Amino acid sequence: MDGLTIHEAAETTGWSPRMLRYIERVGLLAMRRSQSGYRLYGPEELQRLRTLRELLRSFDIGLAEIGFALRLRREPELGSAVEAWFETEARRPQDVPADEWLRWEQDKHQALLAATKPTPLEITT
Amino acid sequence: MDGLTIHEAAETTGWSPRMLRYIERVGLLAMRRSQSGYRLYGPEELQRLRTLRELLRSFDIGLAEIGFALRLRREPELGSAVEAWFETEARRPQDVPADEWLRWEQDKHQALLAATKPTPLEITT
DNA sequence: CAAACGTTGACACAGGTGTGGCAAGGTCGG
DNA sequence: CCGACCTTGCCACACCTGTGTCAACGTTTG
Repeated sequence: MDGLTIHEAAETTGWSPRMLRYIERVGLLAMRRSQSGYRLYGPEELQRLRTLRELLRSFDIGLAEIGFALRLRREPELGSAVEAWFETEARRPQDVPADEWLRWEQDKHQALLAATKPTPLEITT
Repeated sequence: MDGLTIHEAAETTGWSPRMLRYIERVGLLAMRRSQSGYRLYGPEELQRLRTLRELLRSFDIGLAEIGFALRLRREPELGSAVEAWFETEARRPQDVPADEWLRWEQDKHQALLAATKPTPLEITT
């Protein structure tokens, strides 16, 4: 049996066994299992767990935020849409002649809508 | 008085007045105010609010996630640290000779620690 | 085999999110 | 000036996050 058990892993990573299961439950880490279903923690997992802990602590964030960051990098449309929304903020109406920015705002919105609906009905039969 | 009042804005954006205040409270949008303190909504704000609504709806996310995305782009160290953590996952131990990846794991960790502590004691007197 | 440990599931509880509603008090428009 | 609307608090409530604990049941090991 290569790999530490959950209690051993808990001790060397600073998480509680409870939280190690929770981290897995929320989809951040999928642990290897023994044939009988026991979680097995190897050096890489241990290191990742320590790093994760430090990451959460030093920026005061939660597992949910890491989960969202994961979604951001896995769903490009989501990333683009969020970026688009922020970009809109960056550009202020003073930058453009009064009657231009309204159209520009509208265009931004169009772009975003396009991004949120990646393939509307393109089923490619 | 240029700009709609909160109830008018609510009607044209689909948010409730309650939520418009809440959105401001959590730091996503800082509304202009009239001299007496009334929130004023111009066309750009209205459009941004509609877009935001669509964004949350179509990806089923909350204001908190947008807030975190904002943090990600405002705090580069946070972004790097999260990226570093994900990168570690990308590289699997099969890719490297068994006794190399342990050192590599450790190096990754070092890099991350460096990122989380931008200027340890470098006060540049 | 019995003790120690693992697994999942449930109850619990504090704090955050997303809403609504109500109160007390200031503002605006006719 | 009065009614309609705005502002900020506070109460409320449901659901999610992060933890702990305990139960019921399977596994490993001395």
